[in-house]
Amino acid sequence: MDRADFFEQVYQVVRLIPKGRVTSYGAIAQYLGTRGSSRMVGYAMNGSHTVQPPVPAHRVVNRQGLLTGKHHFASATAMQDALEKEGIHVKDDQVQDFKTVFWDPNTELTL
DNA sequence: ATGTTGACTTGGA
DNA sequence: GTCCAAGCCAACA
Repeated sequence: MDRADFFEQVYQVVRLIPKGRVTSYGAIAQYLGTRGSSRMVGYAMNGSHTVQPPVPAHRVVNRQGLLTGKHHFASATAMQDALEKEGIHVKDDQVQDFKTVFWDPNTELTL
C-alpha cells in the first residue's frame, strides 16, 4: 500500500487476479475498504492502459459477471476473447460459471 | 472552488 | 423474480 494512489491500489489487486479467474469491481472496492467507491474501481480501470504493467482489466467484471466494461477496450470483442483465452467461457457478454471462476481478493488473499 | 459524471452495488416496490 | 431508484466515493471539466 504505502503511498500508492487509489488507482494503483486497484491496479495491484487486479494484477493479483489468477489466470482463469475473474473478480467484481465491488470486491476490489471492498478489499480497498471503500465499497461505495465501486465505481471508482472501474474508473481507475479507465486509466489502466496508461500504467504498466498493463492490468488484466478483462478479468474484472461487474457483480453480475457481465462484461460491462468491454466497450472500453480496444475492441468490443477484446475482453471476451481475452477471457476465453484464459479459459473462461463467455456467452453474450456473460461469464459462464461466474461463481466458479469468481475470485474474491478478500477471500483468496486472506485479508 | 463547485458541479457532474462514472467499466457499480444494494435495497425497496 | 424483475424493475426502479438512491447511494457512495473520487476524478474530471
